[in-house]
Amino acid sequence: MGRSPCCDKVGLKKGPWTPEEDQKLLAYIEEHGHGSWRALPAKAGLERCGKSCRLRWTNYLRPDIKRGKFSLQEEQAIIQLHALLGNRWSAIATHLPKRTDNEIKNYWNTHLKKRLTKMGIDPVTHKPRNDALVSGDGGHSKKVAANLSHMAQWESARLEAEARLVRESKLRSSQQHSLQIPSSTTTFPSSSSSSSSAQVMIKLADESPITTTKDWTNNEDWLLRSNHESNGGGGMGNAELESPTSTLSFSENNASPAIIGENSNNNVNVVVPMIEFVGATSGSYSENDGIIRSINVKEEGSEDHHDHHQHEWKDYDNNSSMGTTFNPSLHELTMMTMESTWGSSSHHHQNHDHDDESLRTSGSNGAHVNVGDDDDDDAEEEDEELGFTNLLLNTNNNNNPNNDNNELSLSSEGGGGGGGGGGGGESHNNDNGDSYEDKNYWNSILHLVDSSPSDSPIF
DNA sequence: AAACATTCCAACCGCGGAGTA
DNA sequence: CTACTCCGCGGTTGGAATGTT
Repeated sequence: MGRSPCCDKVGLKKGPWTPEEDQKLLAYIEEHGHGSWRALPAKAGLERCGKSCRLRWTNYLRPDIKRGKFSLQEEQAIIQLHALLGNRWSAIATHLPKRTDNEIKNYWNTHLKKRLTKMGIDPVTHKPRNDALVSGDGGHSKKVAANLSHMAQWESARLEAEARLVRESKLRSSQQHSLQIPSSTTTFPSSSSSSSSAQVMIKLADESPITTTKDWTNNEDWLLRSNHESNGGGGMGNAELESPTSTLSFSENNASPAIIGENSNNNVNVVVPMIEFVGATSGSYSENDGIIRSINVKEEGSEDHHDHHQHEWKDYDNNSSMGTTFNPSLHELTMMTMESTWGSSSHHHQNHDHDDESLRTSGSNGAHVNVGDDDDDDAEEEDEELGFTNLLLNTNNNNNPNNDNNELSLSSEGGGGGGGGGGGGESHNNDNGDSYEDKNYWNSILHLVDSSPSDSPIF
């Protein structure tokens, strides 16, 4: 409710901090902790408001802040997390533990946003922009769009998984469910959304003319239908969307952990974000690669429901300790999407085979995405742009060090070399829905969100 | 070398949630 | 239930630094 009286009081200094002020603040906090920020300035002998002190501390003086240039891995993390979380800088910052939200925000606004825009990607929606799709530039934009279509594709994957989530929850079976990935194909005459990316899934359903061809059994078309119907009604307020929208609004603190399980083939059935209305969950994960395998759901009202907020978490990273602070809901989302996407080729209803596994665990054959520890700082400097586009598009030959045309690499012309452009751009991507590009893109996200902020080997 | 443009980022502003009396 | 404070967050700004003409 009430707003802080703020710092308009006379006598309080504003503007840049002097070294003396910094020293005072540091000394005080080191000795006493910050305590009440409001009371701090007087105690520390500073003529500043508490807010200003807090800001100075959290954004600059805090000892655990990493300053300086963002690494490629950090860039990737920001972009990918932004795609998932939108402008929730503090949430993003939790995954880049030594960076402040302010710094990330600044970096996004000054660097990454422009870069995405330049690439024809709407930095808000992380989808190819319409103008890029329709501009008459001799097909270049078309290629770009085609190559970027995976961005939209994973939005679709999210939608589908989301829809499944709700559907399953609505079934309210008291038995454990073993959910399976539907196969699907999706086309993307996607429009941009004005929503923040954190709401992309919802808004995408609201606004995007996405056509989804689904073969999931009994899949009512509720998602698309309801969303289109709700267009005039104020976005996501539609009751029919209550579950997915509210659930997947990335309420990080409230979201229950991902549901983990494993089938006999070590293959993923599905991963669905756990939501409060669903109830308790149980499961396990693979010891081998730390990948969530499947999901068990116990409905609310079953014998375990009293415990449905207290899932025991196993860290997916074998090297990490329990109870790390990575974001479950984000992880869930990522997994959900990954599996939905990867599992979308036609053979994936029941028996996923080795392909998924090999692709998921490393993405190491061919396509190359740096998401792990990478000491190659020099290359990082040189490949800043390229690395980014590689991450996004991950063209087939992106190990080629000569592929240094950012725009072109983005459009696969480096890899496709003209003729391959069209094919590489358009044909390889959406048709079967499980291209390497997508997998590696998601793999990278998974790694990012899997890594606990404190333990991350990346940063 | 000067003028101008652009980039960068620390800091500010205002809002809203949480907690509490 | 209301009113209030505190705090954190995201958006924005202003000026220094850097680049370009």
